[in-house]
Amino acid sequence: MRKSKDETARTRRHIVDTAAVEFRRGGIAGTGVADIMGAAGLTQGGFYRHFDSKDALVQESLGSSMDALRATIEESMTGRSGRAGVLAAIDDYLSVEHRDSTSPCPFVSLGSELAREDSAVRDAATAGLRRLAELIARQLTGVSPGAAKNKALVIVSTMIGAMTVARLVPDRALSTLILAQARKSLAEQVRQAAP
Amino acid sequence: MRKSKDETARTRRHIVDTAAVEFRRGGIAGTGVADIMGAAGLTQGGFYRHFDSKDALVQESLGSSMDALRATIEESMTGRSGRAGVLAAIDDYLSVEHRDSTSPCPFVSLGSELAREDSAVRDAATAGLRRLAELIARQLTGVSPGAAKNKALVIVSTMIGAMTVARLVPDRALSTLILAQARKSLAEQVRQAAP
DNA sequence: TGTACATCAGTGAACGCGCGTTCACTGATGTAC
DNA sequence: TGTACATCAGTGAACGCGCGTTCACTGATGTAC
Repeated sequence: MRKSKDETARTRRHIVDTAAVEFRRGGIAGTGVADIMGAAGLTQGGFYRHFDSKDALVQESLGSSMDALRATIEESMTGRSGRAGVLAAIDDYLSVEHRDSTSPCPFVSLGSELAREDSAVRDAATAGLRRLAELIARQLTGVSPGAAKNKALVIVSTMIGAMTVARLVPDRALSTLILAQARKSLAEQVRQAAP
Repeated sequence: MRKSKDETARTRRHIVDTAAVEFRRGGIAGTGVADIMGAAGLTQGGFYRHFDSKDALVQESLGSSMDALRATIEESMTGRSGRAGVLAAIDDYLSVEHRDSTSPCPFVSLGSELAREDSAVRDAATAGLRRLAELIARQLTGVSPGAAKNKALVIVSTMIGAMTVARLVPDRALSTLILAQARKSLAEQVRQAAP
């Protein structure tokens, strides 16, 4: 049953992308290798032809999740220049639809678990965080790059915190209120950020 | 080896409090019943004299964690009236010491895992969140109670988000910068909140 | 109040189960000539 | 280019291990008279 090099590479990418979604859905500890391989349409025995361990997959899949998140944010921003792009990204990120989906944001779906992973995984997460902050900082026009970066870190932290809380609160009214208030507060901060 | 009613009740509380710390340290999925009983100085066999299941303990221990967090926040606020109390609570919560400790805040240490727990657990978390927000809202003087509550929800979300991110970033400089920027931004928001 | 028995907190070992990982096997792909 | 053999992606079953949970047992506490 040997497969061609192309197909092998495609299978590998498919496993990584499937794992990214499954880990975000069920958590790292809560998602088994067999679950992932099953979701990818394969059997678990073949897993170790592609990866040394579950940990190796965790690390690679985090990269995939970060790419997915960045793509989502960039999509929200396309066609809007400067601060309007940031406002659109905030509105999409802090939307009820995002809350009720399998979040593309690993900081939300895996945040507390990531803090317990080894530094290779956490470094991958940090790289993703930096890129996110840069994406936002770039559009915070009218302030110095340093000030924009600092402001972007706060905006990203607030987005992650509000979505984390909104997702664990079962009371829909409160959860939706949290999202709305965070959007409102961030919108003010984006508009007012020291010129 | 039967123990007196008093001692039994004390043992039970001890297990709950120990579990609260252990779950926050190692996560819910990552901490076993035997780990907790061992940390409490007992053997795992006795666990089911006190609790129906690990899940039942998770729920009770979350209450203990929430009490610990509230006590921490109240301690930061004591002796400071109005907004000064909120500023002190923010500074203590977003401190490097808090980041480097076993956080008393279950939203930070268990955030993404809590979103996957059953509604009994999530209701307990929500009750704790409401009490936290009220604690802060009460000290946001000069605005309507509704506006204070809304502002408090954003403040709490930002605190949780910044600490979640700061704890998973291995780069100390970036991690500390995130905390500092969040403190600065929240301080401005607390001082400026519409009068 | 004192005595005899029932209760049950805690121990230590065992249970079944699911996990990450390994392995023998299959057969299509890659490679050497 | 064609052929013969080596490689290895994927399967399905098995492995050891740690988990949540159960259980027989012990002996101090609680209770009934």
